[in-house]
Amino acid sequence: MLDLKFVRSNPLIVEEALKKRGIEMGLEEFLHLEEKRRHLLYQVEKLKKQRNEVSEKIGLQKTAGQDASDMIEEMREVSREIKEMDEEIKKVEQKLKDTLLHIPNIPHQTVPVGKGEEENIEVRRWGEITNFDFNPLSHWELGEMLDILDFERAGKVSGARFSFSKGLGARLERALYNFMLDLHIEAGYREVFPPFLVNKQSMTGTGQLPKFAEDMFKIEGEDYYLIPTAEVPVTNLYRDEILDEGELPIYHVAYSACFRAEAGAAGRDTRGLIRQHQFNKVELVKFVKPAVSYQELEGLVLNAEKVLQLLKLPYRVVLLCSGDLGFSAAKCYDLEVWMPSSGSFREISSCSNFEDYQARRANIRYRPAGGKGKLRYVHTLNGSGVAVGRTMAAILENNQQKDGSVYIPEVLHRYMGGVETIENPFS
RNA sequence: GGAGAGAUGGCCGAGUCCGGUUGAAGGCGCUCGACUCGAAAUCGAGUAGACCGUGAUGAGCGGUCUCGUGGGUUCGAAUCCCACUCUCUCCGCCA
Repeated sequence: MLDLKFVRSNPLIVEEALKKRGIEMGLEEFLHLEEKRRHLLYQVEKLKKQRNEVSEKIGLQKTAGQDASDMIEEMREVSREIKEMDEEIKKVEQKLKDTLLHIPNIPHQTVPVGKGEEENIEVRRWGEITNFDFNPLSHWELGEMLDILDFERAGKVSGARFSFSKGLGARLERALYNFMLDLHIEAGYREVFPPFLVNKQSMTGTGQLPKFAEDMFKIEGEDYYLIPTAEVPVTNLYRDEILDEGELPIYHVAYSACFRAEAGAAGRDTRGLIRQHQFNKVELVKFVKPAVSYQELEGLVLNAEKVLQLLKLPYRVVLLCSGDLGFSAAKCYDLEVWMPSSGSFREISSCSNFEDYQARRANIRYRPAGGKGKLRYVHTLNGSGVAVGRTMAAILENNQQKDGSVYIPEVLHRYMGGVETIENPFS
């Protein structure tokens, strides 16, 4: 959420930023309401001051044994007025807050202005696009042939967009997130294992709610939502807390299953592991001081890239343009891995700096060293390090061989009990 | 799920029965100063946040609100009443 005072004093900047995201939104009504709020507040506070003063006098008179019924009578009326105004103010504040919660973050100056995906900017590439001297299969074809993925039975047991991984497939998946966790722990991230269900306030803290309710699963009759990413529980770890400057930066890495309704994705990526209702992901989350958040973002991207480099998967780094930028993010890089079945790069990680946008929603602040000075909001960042299901798909497709077998990247061998290849039983 | 106890400032902890200089005693921690070659110990001072107004979107000053959350009673609520949330103890159930 943006700072109310900032919006109030810089409405043109905010409107301009919204325009860059392709949102036409006038703030006139908002500003009007805000003015009303301040006016009412001023009036009611004057009355409250009067009430406080007179009530103190009443107390003094009463303890002195004198009558104060005329003052009490007078204050009864004042209190009634205060009550009415308080109710009015509450309504106005609620409206203002609702609006604020629906305003996305302001893109950073370094974010290119653009309408959508097509206008993202490729920053760099790593590795060679895989070439085959045979007709390569898709990962779902490979997975079924090798009996390590089962989409059909998952359809029976759960429904569309679910899968079983089996045998060496299940082991590969486990190897992948263990490898990722170990790698990031070594890079200085502290491992946390989060709850997969969180409450509404946490979802609001990171920005999924109130605007994107249809994107996620909710437990009926309970205040529990299935997390769409570990970003939600891990960022909310420090919600409503005041950290010491000395504790910053805080780096966390978390494995979690992720759950997404994919409501708007009907007909897209219906086959395979690319777009599932449930998938595994290792997530990186940072809490840092504002001055260093952009250099921390670059570092975060490198941490995510390292995963793909060690797995020897070709990828590129893309800087998202304003129109493709996530709601809460100020700047975001996507990592896109080469996917032979589609002959294109597909998103496998998304690394964002949210500046103080989430911190303000979730009320995460820090106390500058020395104990003096005002509290400040931290900057939060997160990025996939990386999406496990898509990584598995990428390995299957990029590492397939003519006989249908798939070789396992070397760094995973020790996680696979020495298995180096998933053999094709039919060859 | 049943029974009971509790939730106060960065932390611990009084106050709640009997509503009125209690934004809140005391302690710890932290900051600054004194002492010291330096440190410890000791002594002194300071030490919540949000919002509104003023001011330069600073310091300062004035004000309002906040003692788990929300509502109620009252001229006035940490203190009384109601609902909810969470924590702890015991019992039951359970991976």
